[in-house]
Amino acid sequence: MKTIADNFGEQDFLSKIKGGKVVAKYTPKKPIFRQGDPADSIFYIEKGKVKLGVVSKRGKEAVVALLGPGDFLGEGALACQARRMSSATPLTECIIVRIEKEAMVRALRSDAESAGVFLAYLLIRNIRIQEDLVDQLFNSSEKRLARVLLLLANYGNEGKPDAVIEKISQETLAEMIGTTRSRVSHFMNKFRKLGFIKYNGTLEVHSSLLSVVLHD
Amino acid sequence: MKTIADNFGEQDFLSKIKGGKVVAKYTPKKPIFRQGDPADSIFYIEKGKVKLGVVSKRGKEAVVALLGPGDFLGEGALACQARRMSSATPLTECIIVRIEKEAMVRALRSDAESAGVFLAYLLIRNIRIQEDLVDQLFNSSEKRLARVLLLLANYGNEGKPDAVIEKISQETLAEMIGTTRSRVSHFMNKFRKLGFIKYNGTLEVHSSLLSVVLHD
DNA sequence: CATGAACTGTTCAATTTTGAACAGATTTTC
DNA sequence: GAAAATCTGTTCAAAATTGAACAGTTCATG
Repeated sequence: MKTIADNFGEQDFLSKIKGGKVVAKYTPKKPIFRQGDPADSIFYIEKGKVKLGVVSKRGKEAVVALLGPGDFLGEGALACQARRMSSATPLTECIIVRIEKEAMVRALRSDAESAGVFLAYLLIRNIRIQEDLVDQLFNSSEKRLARVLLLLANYGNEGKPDAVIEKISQETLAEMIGTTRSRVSHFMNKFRKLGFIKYNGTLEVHSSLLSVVLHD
Repeated sequence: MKTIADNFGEQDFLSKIKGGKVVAKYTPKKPIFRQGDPADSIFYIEKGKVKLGVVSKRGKEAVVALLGPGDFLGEGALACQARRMSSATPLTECIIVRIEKEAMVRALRSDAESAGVFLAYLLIRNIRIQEDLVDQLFNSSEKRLARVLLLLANYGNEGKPDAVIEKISQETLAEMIGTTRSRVSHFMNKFRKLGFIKYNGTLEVHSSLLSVVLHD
């Protein structure tokens, strides 16, 4: 099965962009950009994890995505969006490339290879968001939590069954699946009692957690 | 605010694709493709409305998107997806262009303009799905229903406040917002009693319905 | 190592949501 | 236009979810 990415190759996408590029380090909790900021650039994550969150009018918060190396942030700027629609906050120490919108547009226009790589990225991102939506439409909060844990476990872990996850608060998990913290606490303990996960500082997700997602 | 689409122009995207293209008429309820079918082509809607639905293991159904003129279907084929992840079903009589995957890839590779138009489309589609996800994470089913009705009303209606919608069953609405039909029926009547909508065959959405979505 | 801050486990009443049912209305189809 | 199929309004008990509270734990940092 050939994909766009295969056709174009994915080497040094960034090197094709000349000018308007800055690499920088970001520390946890200090926002890369905030909902409402002017959107004049896009970002590429070289290293680290970033939380994409949205705040509602009444102060409730939702996590839209967790992004990592190879992901872009703030692509909305390339479409008609003048302002950021979400806040991007590092969860770990990050190395991130900031690309001026103009430079990005120039690169996409002039270089078919870059355009292809970016297009492939968008397609995959699309699929991922759509899966999140379907999950939200179909499943109970218990299953949604199980799914998120499994996804986090396999995050950059290439299909290995079990995995250790860096600390992530129940509050954040609750925001990711659209429920309350007490609910998350409840299910986490249930999963633990059943031996699907372990945690006391680090969180270990066992592949047996799959049974929660899979079974009727 | 310049967008990619502005930079590239949007005229006759399709004419750039040579070969592997078939225009056809589709009738309501007869699927354009089904979840699980091999994904070897993508579609472009010239006219009509299409429902994108997903069926869960236990037969529950969810509507992922309603698409119309100018939208693409089955773009996942361009990424690594070998099979359709959803079913596409016309809600009205449709005119749709079927494009072989290979032809599409060729066009995107060789013609920067086409690539740009498609890229702009994907960005906007991305934003829309993300908004759906946020809506689902934040809002109660009452608000979600109100939002969907307003979106349907402005569908191709360019911001006009009030609008008439072709018939759409409560069942479908329920699938779109992830709830039960009895819930939808309940809210529809509530909205009607409050004068936000009217219906007896055709459905008329008044802009005052906005108050449901906006107010705390 | 003491203190405040942030996170977790747990409880519980109030509320929302589900799912199934049934009768009446409407639409389709033969 | 009669019969079948689909859609709507409504009800209701059972189940899931919320939101707020409070005590116990861990953390970090001065």
